[in-house]
Amino acid sequence: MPDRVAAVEDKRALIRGAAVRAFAKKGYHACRVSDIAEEAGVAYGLVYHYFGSKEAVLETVFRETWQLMLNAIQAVEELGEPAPEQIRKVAAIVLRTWRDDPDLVRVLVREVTRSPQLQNEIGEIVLAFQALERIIERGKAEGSFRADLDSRLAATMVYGALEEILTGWVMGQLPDSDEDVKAAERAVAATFAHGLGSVPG
Amino acid sequence: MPDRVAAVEDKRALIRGAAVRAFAKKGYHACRVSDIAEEAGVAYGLVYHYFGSKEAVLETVFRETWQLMLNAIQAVEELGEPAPEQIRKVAAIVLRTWRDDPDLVRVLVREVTRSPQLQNEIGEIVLAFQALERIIERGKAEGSFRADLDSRLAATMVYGALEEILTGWVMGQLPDSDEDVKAAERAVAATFAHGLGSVPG
Amino acid sequence: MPDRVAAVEDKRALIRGAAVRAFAKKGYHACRVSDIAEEAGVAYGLVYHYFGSKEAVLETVFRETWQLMLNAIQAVEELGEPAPEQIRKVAAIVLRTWRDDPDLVRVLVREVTRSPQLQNEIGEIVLAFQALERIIERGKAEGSFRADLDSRLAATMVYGALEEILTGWVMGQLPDSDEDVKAAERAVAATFAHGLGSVPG
Amino acid sequence: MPDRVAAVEDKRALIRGAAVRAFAKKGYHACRVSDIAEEAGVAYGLVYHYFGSKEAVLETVFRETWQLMLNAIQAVEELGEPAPEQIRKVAAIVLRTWRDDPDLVRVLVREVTRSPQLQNEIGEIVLAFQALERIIERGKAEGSFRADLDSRLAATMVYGALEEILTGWVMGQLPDSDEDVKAAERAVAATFAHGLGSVPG
DNA sequence: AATGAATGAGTTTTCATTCAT
DNA sequence: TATGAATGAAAACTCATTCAT
Repeated sequence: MPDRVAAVEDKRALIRGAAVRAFAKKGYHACRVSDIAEEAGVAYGLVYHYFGSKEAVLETVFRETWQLMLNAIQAVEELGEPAPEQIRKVAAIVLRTWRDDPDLVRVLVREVTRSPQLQNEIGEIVLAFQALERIIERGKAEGSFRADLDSRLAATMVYGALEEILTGWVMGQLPDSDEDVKAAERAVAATFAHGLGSVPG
Repeated sequence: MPDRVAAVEDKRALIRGAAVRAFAKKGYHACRVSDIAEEAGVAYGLVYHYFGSKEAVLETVFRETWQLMLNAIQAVEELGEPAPEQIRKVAAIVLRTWRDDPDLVRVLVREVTRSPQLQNEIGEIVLAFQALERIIERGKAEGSFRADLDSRLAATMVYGALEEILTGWVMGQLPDSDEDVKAAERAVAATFAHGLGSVPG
Repeated sequence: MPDRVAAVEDKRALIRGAAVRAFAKKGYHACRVSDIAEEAGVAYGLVYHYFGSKEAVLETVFRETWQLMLNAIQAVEELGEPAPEQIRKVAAIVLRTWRDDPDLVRVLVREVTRSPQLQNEIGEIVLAFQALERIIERGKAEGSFRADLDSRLAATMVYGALEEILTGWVMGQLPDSDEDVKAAERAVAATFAHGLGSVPG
Repeated sequence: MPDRVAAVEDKRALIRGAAVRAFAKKGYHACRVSDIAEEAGVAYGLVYHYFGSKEAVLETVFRETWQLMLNAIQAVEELGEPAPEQIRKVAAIVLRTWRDDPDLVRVLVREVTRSPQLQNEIGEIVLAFQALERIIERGKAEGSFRADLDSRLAATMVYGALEEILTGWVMGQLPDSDEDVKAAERAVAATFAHGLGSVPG
């Protein structure tokens, strides 16, 4: 029986993974259900068997992976380090995910952030944003960041900077070697440590 | 004769404007060509007469908007002011577009992801990016920005921050009164003036 | 499983046959995909499922018919009979197709002109032509045909004569009773046996 | 005034010539009215001004040029030479037209012969066929051709052979130098002189 | 669980033709 | 004469989804 369940999960995961690759390749809208099935090497009826609809596949991809990202960010928060260091670690998590699974990042970045439906239906994305906001808020409290800073706006800028770097990698417009990934991490950390900092130049 | 040409351009612009409103209202995907035509008050055949396809309408909107953006940014470049001030002015141009034409920004923000290649295909976007890069490069030369800064990466962060702020407004997650727009402009200017700055804290 | 495959082939053949009837009735141009589907008693989506496009249906009809023709002609070649007799048999094959499937011939004759490239794209037609050329070539070798004959040109004349007779039948300008078909076969055989012959008058 | 009429005729002829080239390039069906206009360098409204419809353009092309062919064939008849010689001269006329205006031949051969509407509407095409038939009939009377020959069928074969040679040239499958054209003429003449001849082998 | 044949609503797209200028 | 903007009927085509096997 457990084998049975495991087998089922395997096939589900197989299709989910194929969907990530297919969405990454052509974009969600341009991607037909049959493209997902073909990528997975199964008949497209099976996609419906496991996920019910094309949109549900995307939502599942998002929900199941964004949660991991969220957990990582919250773990950073709990260490209680200075805000700039926390920003650096968040940048590291987000950017290094690229190394681990570029296709996944491509989908998360491109499709999910801008989908009105997903935005509303899924609380997780808001939670990640709020975590970032809390970090900045605490930075202001501890004196690392300017007191007059609008935390929401600052979180938006940090998120945007990270997303655009990922996009640059996805689109092949930025170099993305291991060294480049680390350099990007340092650049983000430095820019916002000073850019949001309380005692600038 | 000039009247004739002008009339043609008017009608083209009429349809393009209608398309922006229609796309903003329902999204590109859910928007039928007949919706555009109806919004413009013309037969849908005319949309094909002027643009050739539904996708070409969207591409035109992107291309022509970015051309304006590009012109504005290049005008800023030519003033020869200090790099941080140039960044501030670019931010102002980009962000104030939201005030001037929210529907347009809504479409630009929501539909960038439509075609992964779209962004590369539209040379104007690339050129605008390069202008930003040049500004940062000049900032390094004049000593405003750190000499060890990766200009491409820095331009990416600035661009990302601006885009994400626009996204926040589009998605209704950031306040967007006139005052908020100005505050955002100042925040971006300050963050990157210091964040990229050569004599940080 | 073989049943499954066979069933699929049956359905495909069903639609192809319906297409031949529909094209013969109204002509390719005036024939809508839904006419084909209606003739076959299926939804028109199924035409796309099996053939991809309306034009592909026509191309398939051409290709598969010429494949049969080609096989028959090659079978004639392999008997190793004298060239004039081979010509006679080829004429019989081609002309009797009119009796066997007038709709098919009607479509082949009327729609050859549809796409100028069509004929070159369908390799089977080229191969059939080459078989005819080989027969004539062999006729020269065995002394049945004039040694100074241009085989390509001769094959062209034979092919043209056959096609024009079919056209005459299709257009209703030549009588086409069983007896007429046999007479035509004899006329072609005699004309080219003597016309290409090595010891004329 | 004569200038006025001449100018009108010039423009008409310009469009007709452009239509021939356009039809030759893409085939009648695939050819849009705007393609004709573009080829002529005029607005497509003008095509309607002079011809009324797309089909009327084709019919005009046919009528005005086929008449020339017909006159030439009838002139051959009137010389009263032996039938085989008349066949040779008809072949010469038809085939040499290729040299003079390949595009025109391409259109006549490909489009007109097989168009059911044109076939019915235009008597000239039948007249040419009948002239060929009369020549063969006379050949039987004078003893050049077999008495048991079906003249209609024989005319069909001759016509088909000529048409297919033209098609071969049009499609680039037969060499078409001046020398090849003459060789083809001789081949047709010889083949049918002997092939239809009264004292074969 | 797995397949892919079958459906058809809903689009996009074509293009001959009209007609105001 | 000449233009090409404007029309819209008519058709091709897409593809998510259902369901019998």
